[in-house]
Amino acid sequence: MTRAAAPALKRGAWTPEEDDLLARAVAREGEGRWRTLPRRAGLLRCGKSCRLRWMNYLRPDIKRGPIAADEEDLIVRLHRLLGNRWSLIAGRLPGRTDNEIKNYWNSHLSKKLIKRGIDPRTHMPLPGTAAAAAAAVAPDNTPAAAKLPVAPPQTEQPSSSSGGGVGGDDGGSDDIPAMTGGVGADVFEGLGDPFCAVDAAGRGGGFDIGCPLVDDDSAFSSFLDSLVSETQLASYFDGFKNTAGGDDDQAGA
DNA sequence: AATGTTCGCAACCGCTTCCGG
DNA sequence: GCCGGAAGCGGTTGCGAACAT
Repeated sequence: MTRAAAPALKRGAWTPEEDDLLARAVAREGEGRWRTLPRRAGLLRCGKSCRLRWMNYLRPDIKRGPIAADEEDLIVRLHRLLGNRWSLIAGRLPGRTDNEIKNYWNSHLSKKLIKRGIDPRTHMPLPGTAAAAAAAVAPDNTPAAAKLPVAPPQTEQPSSSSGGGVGGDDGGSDDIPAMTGGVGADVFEGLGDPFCAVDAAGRGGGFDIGCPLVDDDSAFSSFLDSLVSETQLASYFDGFKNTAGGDDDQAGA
């Protein structure tokens, strides 16, 4: 029983001609309706593939070129905060795509962290490394980080729930409740070495600086924005402490 | 110079969530 | 409230380029 219609969909690398067709179709009709767009565009591709190609390559606002040091730093911070929510991370890096960040993480940053003795999944020191040793003897006069609770280890990345599950989301801000436990710790550790949560290792407990336990998107969003620079971050928490009194309330934002 | 290995990027796949009927 | 289609996300794979031997 041969299936009649439906010409086989093309797969593999995109040609410049296909790119052109797709770009023109999106320009004409806008993003969305990915299911039917390829047919209207005259493309033998599935909608998924078109969407991916557009999002990761053809979109006009995509920034090409190497990831800058500050971007890298921000990715590490955000990853510690959010885990593998690449789309969420990408949302904070204008012009960068989730796929690009994911690839960069897997091929560069995770190795970099391992080299430094940091587990790229948990951002905790790997056993038997200098970082771990440092964590073990963390002096009491270490900065804020030392007093912070450990972020919930991400070893249990909601891996299989992957996709929408975690994000369950779209590119917007989401999942806030799921991460509230770790926000404060992550962030303040971030004030030190962005790569390492050394001081936090094995510490638990009391911490009343007031994490941005936000329950609305804009507050969380502004919190994420504040991660862009340490200065902004510090002032963010300054403001938070002042306005919220370090309670579980949200950051006055 | 040729061959093998590693690396990085682009694309695909499967799953989950969202949304309209 | 349920169901099905569409969209979005993260994990994984494949392939070409770069590098090492």
